Amino acid sequence: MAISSSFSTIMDELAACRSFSSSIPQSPASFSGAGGQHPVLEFEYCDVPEQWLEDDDGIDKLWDGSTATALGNGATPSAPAGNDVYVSDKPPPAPAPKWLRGRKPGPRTVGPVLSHVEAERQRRDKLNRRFCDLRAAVPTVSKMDRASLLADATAYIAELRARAERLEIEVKVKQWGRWRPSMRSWRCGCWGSARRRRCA
Amino acid sequence: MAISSSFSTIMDELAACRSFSSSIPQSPASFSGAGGQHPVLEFEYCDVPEQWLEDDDGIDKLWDGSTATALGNGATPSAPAGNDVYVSDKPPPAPAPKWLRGRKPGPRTVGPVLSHVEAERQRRDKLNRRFCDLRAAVPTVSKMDRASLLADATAYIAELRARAERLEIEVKVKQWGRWRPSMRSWRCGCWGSARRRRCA
DNA sequence: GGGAACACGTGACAC
DNA sequence: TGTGTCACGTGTTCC
Repeated sequence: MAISSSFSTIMDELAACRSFSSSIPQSPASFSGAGGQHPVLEFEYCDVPEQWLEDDDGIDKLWDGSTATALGNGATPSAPAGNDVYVSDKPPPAPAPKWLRGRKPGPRTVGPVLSHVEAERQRRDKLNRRFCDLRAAVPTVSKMDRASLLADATAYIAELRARAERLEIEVKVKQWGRWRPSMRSWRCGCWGSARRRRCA
Repeated sequence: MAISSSFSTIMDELAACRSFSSSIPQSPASFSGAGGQHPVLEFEYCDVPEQWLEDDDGIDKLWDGSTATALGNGATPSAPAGNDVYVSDKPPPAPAPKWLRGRKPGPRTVGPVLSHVEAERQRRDKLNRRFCDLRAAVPTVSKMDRASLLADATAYIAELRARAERLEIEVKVKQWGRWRPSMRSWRCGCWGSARRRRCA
């Protein structure tokens, strides 16, 4: 995906990032923070967790497909008693794959609150895609967790701004030397020297 | 807060951002996405929601302080039946302030899952502070929601990189012209022209 | 075992 | 009204 500098259309354009992972439903990377001991798989674009890349239907495929053994526990049927899984009448669930972290989504049943659940799910997916895009845009990502990614992105922005500013000054200094061709021994690298000459 | 370009210490340094909001426990900004019709308050650093700025104790102050009327409903006492608030035996809660969005934190009771709750709360706060820092680092934030912020940050990084790359080429072209003082009519601004001359 | 991190469903709110 | 967003507590997994 080519990173565009257009601000008005970036939101739609960035969604193309998710298409990279639709071909690898198997063996996604776990989203383990701080440690990163999981094998980094051969993602084409950025080695981010699978949840960051899948679109809304991709998660369904991820959970309902070959990894369907992870389903069946929890069983939050969309309406009341959604999260009170503290009760111990749950059957022992089948061992989920190690790369699946967090609560498992319940079966997609119809209900009055399903639209809300689905909307929230899509919002989470969109946020994950945005994280994926940011992860791809920041080359200096120390750790894989979100907080570190945000911190690295902030630091990278500051570094880029400082670098661009320095280069701009450098270009301006050189261009100023060009604007006065009568000056014989103009300086390029030293900004202070050129400035003193300009002020003189 | 001055944005540092040091990558190793940025995570600790960025945490200083939260100290700006500790003096304004009243009238925080609501975190409304896409609309942003709320009055933008006079934050000293960045006009982000209060939850993005408060540290871990700040939320306690925010909820337990003068806005304590918002407490008492929900009443998730930390252990079982935490989220099954669909049951209608709740008393009508006092009207919460309009700038308090989302589920209200229950009273801080001791329990076996309290540490988990507190850890998750601190994790959310840390993430919010990172969002605040990123929001402050990106000057072109179109909307206030997180997804837009991430998209804008990604686009801004791409723009900064392109700008820095262009400037670097420009500087190199100028420096290359300087490295060959025998060339009489060297060009500064046009990269293609200088390149053709270099390849000639 | 416990800390860390994420996903999930849900309540509340804004528009 | 419906849609979008966020905070919250919780379940789950990994180290």
